[in-house]
Amino acid sequence: MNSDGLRKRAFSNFFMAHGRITKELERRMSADGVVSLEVYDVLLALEDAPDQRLRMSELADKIIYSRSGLTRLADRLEQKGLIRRVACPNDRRAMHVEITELGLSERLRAWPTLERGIQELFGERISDDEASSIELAFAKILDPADTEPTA
Amino acid sequence: MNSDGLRKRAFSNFFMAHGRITKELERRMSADGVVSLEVYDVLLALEDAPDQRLRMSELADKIIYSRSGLTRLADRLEQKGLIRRVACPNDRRAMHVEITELGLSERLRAWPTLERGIQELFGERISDDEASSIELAFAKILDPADTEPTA
DNA sequence: ATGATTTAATTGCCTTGTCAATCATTGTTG
DNA sequence: CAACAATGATTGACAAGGCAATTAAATCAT
Repeated sequence: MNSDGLRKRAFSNFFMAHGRITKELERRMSADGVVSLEVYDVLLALEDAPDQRLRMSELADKIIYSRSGLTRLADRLEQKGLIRRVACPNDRRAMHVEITELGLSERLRAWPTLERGIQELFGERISDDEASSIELAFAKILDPADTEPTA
Repeated sequence: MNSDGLRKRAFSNFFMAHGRITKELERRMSADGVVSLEVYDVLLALEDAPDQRLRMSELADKIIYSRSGLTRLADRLEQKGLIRRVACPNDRRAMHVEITELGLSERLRAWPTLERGIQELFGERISDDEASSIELAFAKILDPADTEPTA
């Protein structure tokens, strides 16, 4: 089957492009003195969440981090004043993480760099049709999230 | 402009999909007791290189690693017998990295897991047309590699 | 040829992320 | 309600990668 080779080439390009783009976006964001891509993701996840807050475990899942990794990341972000941990009233084991005013403004301040980067490295190099295909195809890839139908 | 929003959604899906797929592929490869994705990339890069060897710096560029990072990675892979460092005859500063017999066989042994993963997590969820679009679009994204036309 | 500059790789030190173990709290069940 | 398992988050120990400094060799200029 030939379409199998096609898919492998597509996959390979997809992966390589991710590596290159990530590296360059990080470089630009660092050069512009704004938060890193990873921190941006955290802040945006919180901003988009209901009440602008999430539990540690919810946030970890959303950004694909281990629980312990997020504990450390949250430590750093809290120290920088970008987020705040607040005790969860109904479950005294859990912690809510909220975005602070500073977090909101830093997220916003990083956006122009990121937007320009996305545009230059990705958006302006593809056609409208390709953008549509990519949006839909990767939405399907993400959708069911049935990574292992073990049963 | 609406196609701008389209591109941002496309980009977002593309990035999220990469994260999910990478995580799951790593999980599967580890579970099957084969080399990690990153090691796979190194071995494949060497296998595809002329004479199955590359300089350290060439390899670092190819897999998007820092020089020092690659030194460490090469240390580990050499210790496991997957690669071999050999002095470069014309330039006594440089090192060639070669893939060993064991490296070749381990790369090959990892392929079925990776192939199945690519198929299940990516290939079988998209249409032929989408695969074509993705292949071509990301090829264009990769192509000029003019990440910063600083002049 | 000899000294200055550049290039290739490595090393020291630091940051970051993960796994396994732990602590605290909640839910479950006899 | 008392023991026990399950859940949420954190901590310790460790592996891995990056930056800046270092070593060694090649290249260039005089």
